[in-house]
Amino acid sequence: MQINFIPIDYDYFDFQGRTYAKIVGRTGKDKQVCLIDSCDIYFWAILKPKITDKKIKQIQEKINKIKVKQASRESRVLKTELHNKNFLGKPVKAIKIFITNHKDAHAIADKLGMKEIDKRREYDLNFITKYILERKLKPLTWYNIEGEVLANSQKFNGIDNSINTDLVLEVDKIQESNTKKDFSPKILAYDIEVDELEIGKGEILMISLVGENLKKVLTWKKSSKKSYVETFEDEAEMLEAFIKYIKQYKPDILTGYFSDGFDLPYLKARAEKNHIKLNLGIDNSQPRFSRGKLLTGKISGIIHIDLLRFIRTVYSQYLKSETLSLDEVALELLGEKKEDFNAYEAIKSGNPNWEDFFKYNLQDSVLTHKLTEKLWPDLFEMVKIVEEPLFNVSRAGLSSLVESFILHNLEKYNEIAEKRPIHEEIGNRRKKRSVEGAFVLRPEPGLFENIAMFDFTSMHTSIMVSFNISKATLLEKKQKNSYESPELEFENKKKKFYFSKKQGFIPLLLKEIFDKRKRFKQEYKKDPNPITKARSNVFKLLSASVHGYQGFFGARYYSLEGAASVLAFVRKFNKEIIEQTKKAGFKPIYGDTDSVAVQLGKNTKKNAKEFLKKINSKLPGIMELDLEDFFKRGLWVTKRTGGFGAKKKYALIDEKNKIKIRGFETVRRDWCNLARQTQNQILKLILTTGNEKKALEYVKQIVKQIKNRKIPLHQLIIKTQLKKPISEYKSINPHVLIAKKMQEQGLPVNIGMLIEYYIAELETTKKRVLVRERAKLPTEPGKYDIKYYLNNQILPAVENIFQVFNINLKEIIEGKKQMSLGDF
DNA sequence: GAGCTCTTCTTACC
DNA sequence: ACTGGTAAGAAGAGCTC
Repeated sequence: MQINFIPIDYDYFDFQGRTYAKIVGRTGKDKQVCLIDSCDIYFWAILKPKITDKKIKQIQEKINKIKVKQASRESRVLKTELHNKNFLGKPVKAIKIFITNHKDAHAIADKLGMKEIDKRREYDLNFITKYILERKLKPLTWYNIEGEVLANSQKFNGIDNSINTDLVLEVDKIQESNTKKDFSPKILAYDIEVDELEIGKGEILMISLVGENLKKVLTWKKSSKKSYVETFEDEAEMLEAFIKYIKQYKPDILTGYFSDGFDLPYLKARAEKNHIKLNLGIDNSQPRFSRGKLLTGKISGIIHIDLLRFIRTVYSQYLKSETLSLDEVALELLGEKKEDFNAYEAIKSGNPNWEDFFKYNLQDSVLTHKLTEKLWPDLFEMVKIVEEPLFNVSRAGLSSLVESFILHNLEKYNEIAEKRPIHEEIGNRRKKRSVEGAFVLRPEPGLFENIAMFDFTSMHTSIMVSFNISKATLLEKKQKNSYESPELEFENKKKKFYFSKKQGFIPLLLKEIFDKRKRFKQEYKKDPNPITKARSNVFKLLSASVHGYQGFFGARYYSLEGAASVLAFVRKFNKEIIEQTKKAGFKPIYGDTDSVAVQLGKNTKKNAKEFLKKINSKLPGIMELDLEDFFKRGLWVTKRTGGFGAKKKYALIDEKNKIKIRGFETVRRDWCNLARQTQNQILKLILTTGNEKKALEYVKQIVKQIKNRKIPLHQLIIKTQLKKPISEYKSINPHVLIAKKMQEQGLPVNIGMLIEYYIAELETTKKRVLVRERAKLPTEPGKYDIKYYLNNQILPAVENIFQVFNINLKEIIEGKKQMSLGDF
């Protein structure tokens, strides 16, 4: 039988001691299909140089006899082959060792103690990755599959009887299809509401399910007039209905928001309590949880996506939201709000408004469903580009995305994959002192006009490509005709590193990323749509992560020497460009890592563009300096401590009057809204008018309002994130004390939560009172502390802005002096 | 307990 | 533990006198 097929979920199983892949996907006619397939399972023994053919034969014979007894199976070597391969860019002879069971690769590799064997590799790749590489059955790509239908077959212990797909097929032939068909997955979103947040401790009150033609709230608490609410006898019945609906709907994707850490484990726990099998899997298996630092829930045959995890690693950098709560993210990306309903209060009251509660529960799934659809192009493109299954990609960190991209592209270079560092190696790497980073030019404080901002295109990546920097191209010592890093400090010594001029495979891959980043950015500009945007973003992300990957202790292709060299080049080129701008008659104001802001001075915009052209004709390799934009005005301020310019803080206004604020309190979520909004307003007034007059009036107004207690409390709330368990804090800052207080009051306190408080006046005779002693929960009654908000929020936020105009705001606020230098 | 420096902590930038 | 380094700035900890 031949079918059209798109792989979605990958899994594997053991049968008679061998490993088989089980791939669930869809046909062109939208049937759900499960493929059973096998692939060669092997790893590599890389030989030392100059081993005779005779010796190699002997070694192969020895290896051929290796057997390993594990718990319930015996694993053995099937055969061996000798190949010419590359390892870290160098040609090697390597023995390809075929084995019966993937799980025993490590155990067999451990038996290869022969002194002629230099290294053993690829026994640590996971089976799914190997399978995709071996059979070239890439996720979310259309194929023509030929195979034998398994129907009531005795094969694989009658596996087809236990798998609930329309078809189970044992694969014969795989061929990539050249039809460019679209694929829209069936997405089902879910969300639960409970009466006790600790996993499994309370009961599940209701579950909402939202798909394309499905909107349900399942509950056992109360009947409802709403058509989408279905009421059951008890929690157990509700859970069974939940399972039934999922099985009926047959989603490709089951999606939740924080569902890895909450909804799915809770459902599992409650199902156990009620003696129900949560058999959501396509083979009736229950969700499996793996424990990393984060709990991860996998359902066989259905991709379980915890959208929060994808948003956190991949998408959060494009968001303005201050938290990644469903509420905020949905508002930003969809323009839709959650239902205005306090679930926690509702539960605590014991007598909630159930109709509102149902509506709220449904809305959460509606939003999760919409968000998943909205981010589908991003998920899809990422999967296509790194060639790992959706389940993994949706949870992967930046380093593993980069690494997957590398691993799936090694074949072009005939490369054997480097091993993953083991525990001890990770420890050693982490102990190393970090390498010196980028250069930041200290700005001259002031308000400047006619500014141009230049920046390098993907600077770190372009340096790695241009100077062939990678683990594999690093030379042990200086060689004729090699790339040489600038002098740098490494392990407390002055050093230079050298890199071969023979193109390495990693720099070549990075060039591919760099080129595509540029190409897809152009494509997006020409034709802005979700697909081109997603593609552009994936390469932007990969490009921005490769340097960090190289310096990451968990990386297979880790090279601290490489990372140090890249950064030395980054410093060198930024400083050089700053010098060049001076020579060309610009006045550099500020620069950070890959950028420099200059005053045009006597130069015109045309001169600026010519300057770029000239620079680019001289920059090495693929390095490129770009014009970020021209700005009408820009403001830099002094540090609060020390009378010189503050780095990483500036505000610019472009020619379309669009304001860009970096680093200022305005963009920091741990300042109260009043301070942030006041500062924002002042920056806006100064940048648009070019002087401080209106801004000063504005600030005086605000000060007056504070003094007259006219400011509503919500403007004064300070939010600080709790980053670790309360007991681990050495320093009890206000937010830690408030968190403690909340815990004592029985309020939910979780790591990662934003703790909210305000500073109130305290009746005391003590002269010195700590801030934390005055901190109160927003629900606690109290009078806000006028002095605190003036001196610790408003003043620090605006003081150094006015200092640029020689105005001493402190004196004005305190009313000691109405006139200052600026008034003359 | 005032005044100081150092450390801890959070959140930004690139 | 899950990309890296640089930086600002608040508030507490801990010291001296």
